[in-house]
Amino acid sequence: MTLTPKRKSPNGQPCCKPVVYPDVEPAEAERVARIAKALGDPIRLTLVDVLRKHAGKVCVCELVPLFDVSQSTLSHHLKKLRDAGIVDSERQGLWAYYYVNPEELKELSGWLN
Amino acid sequence: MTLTPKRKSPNGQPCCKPVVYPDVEPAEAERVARIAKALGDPIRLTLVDVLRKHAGKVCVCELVPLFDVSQSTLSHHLKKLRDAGIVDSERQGLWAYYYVNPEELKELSGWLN
DNA sequence: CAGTTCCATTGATGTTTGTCAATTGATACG
DNA sequence: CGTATCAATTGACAAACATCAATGGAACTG
Repeated sequence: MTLTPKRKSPNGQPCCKPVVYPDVEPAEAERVARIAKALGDPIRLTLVDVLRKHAGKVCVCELVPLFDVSQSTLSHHLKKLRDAGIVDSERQGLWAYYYVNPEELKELSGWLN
Repeated sequence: MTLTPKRKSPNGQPCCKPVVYPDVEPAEAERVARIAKALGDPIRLTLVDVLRKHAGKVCVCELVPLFDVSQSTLSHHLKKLRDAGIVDSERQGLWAYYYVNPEELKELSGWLN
């Protein structure tokens, strides 16, 4: 998408050179912002960090004591990460195991680079 | 920082192998989450995208018409990006020019990679 | 000086968020 | 069965957020 700026100026002088802005696709902006937003909380960011560095799936009962919040709050954060597609989970009997889905993080780092 | 998980289990069986989690530093998590949060809105993400791709400083009067929100709303978003350290601004007479501070984005991409 | 332009700030409003305590649903154990 | 455990959900609440219209302040213009 390209957007041509509408310049205004008090005396007719342009405030900058006329430019066509190579804008990010709105749909991509939406996707990347959604991922960034999900990472925009220290607890969720740390969760993703732990899951990323731990190759494999991690039980929720291991994650809860790492933080100073209630179990329901942590479950809420995990849901946000799931909704954003950043993590996935798997039920095994009584336990739930979480792991990172690298694709979504790639979308963010792809935009950054 | 390293945190040792406290495992619980109904029958004494561990739900996973005992692991020491190499956790991100809380202060770093806070910083990175702050940056991600500031990018977690489509308008702000697009703003940063425009500023990044346009090498140089861009006048606010060029940015406002790119979006479907009021001038005061855009000013509010620019302030959030400034507060997060992602962009800086410069006043020149009547106009204000914004540009990206690459350091903060590096903090995020550094964590991602 | 009076009017105009740009941009930041203020105040108001409805929405979203982070948090907890309590509950529920599912599974396992004795 | 009945009880215990894990994790998700619900309901409640204060704080933060996105938005706009209106105002303010600074700097040009004539």
